Amino acid sequence: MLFSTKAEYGVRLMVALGRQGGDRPVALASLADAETLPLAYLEHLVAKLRDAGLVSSQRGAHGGYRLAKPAEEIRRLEVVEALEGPIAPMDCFVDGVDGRVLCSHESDGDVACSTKFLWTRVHGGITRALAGTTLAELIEFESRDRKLNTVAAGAA
Amino acid sequence: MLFSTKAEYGVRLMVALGRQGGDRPVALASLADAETLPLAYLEHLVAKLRDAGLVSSQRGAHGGYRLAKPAEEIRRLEVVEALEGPIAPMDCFVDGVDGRVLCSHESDGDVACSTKFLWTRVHGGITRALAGTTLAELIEFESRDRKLNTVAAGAA
DNA sequence: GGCAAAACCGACCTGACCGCTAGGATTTAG
DNA sequence: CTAAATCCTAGCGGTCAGGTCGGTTTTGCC
Repeated sequence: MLFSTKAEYGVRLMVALGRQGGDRPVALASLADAETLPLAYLEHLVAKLRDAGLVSSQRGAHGGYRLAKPAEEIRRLEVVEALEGPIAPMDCFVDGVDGRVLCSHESDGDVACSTKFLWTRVHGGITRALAGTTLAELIEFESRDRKLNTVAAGAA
Repeated sequence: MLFSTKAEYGVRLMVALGRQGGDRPVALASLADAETLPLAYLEHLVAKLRDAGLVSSQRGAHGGYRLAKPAEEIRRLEVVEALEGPIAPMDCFVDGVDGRVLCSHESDGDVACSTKFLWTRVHGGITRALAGTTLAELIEFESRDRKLNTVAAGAA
């Protein structure tokens, strides 16, 4: 698998947040319930989303989370990267500075190894697909899919 | 990281094979040496490539491996999939049949969950980039890159 | 025939990470 | 004060990556 469930859970969490999102924060337990995902696990994920500035939290009773930005401005790439770390098709792609072997081709100077070069295509394909989708689209898609337009686009 | 070093090593192995590839087989030790990769580990990888029909082997003294098909007909996607298994961005994407939660959205019938739907874009981006590159291109790229045309295209 | 070079095969080992749970500490509305 | 919530840290079982090792088999060559 390319992505773990972290990314999946996280995106679903964000979508659920966006759907339920009024002005007051939504308790994580409510989201976990709606998505039938383990609450304790979501706590870890949402912490990363918070650190990445994608959601804001309010502690204490009647606290919870809300989107830190309007859904239109949240790209899926941000969500995935916040949870999975930087998207790099290969190890040598991201750092390649330490002493390890990794790309033997690199050893002779500045030359980028051919495989590495080609990974950039893959990288581009992924990030393009991921960056080209906003959370708002996902929310809308899902609302349409479920045929309940209770909190649809017209609300705001 | 999206892909492990298996894919990387494997591709490099194939490229090296294509470069050294005359009519007689190349010993794995020679490839391991050229790429400074651990021989014992490559043995496992090349076994998968063999099972996938990408390389053919000759046992015994002066044995070794050679490409099973001309480099022009080997797509990078094949190499990667042979080593990493089928490319699926998510778990639920590939099987999603067993009893686990995975896509809670799926539980209510036939509806594909929105996130899953979007993963297909990612999947498309990856496979397109991967399938659109042949081994021959990689070999040529690398030969040009190294500026040593000793065993270049004109040899055969 | 026998030696050495190779492919083959399977077991194992270490470390990391994933998915998840547990239990508590801290903040805050009512 | 208390209950509801976020927050934090620690752990645990499983899987897999990356790699090593030792041995078996095939085969060219002298």
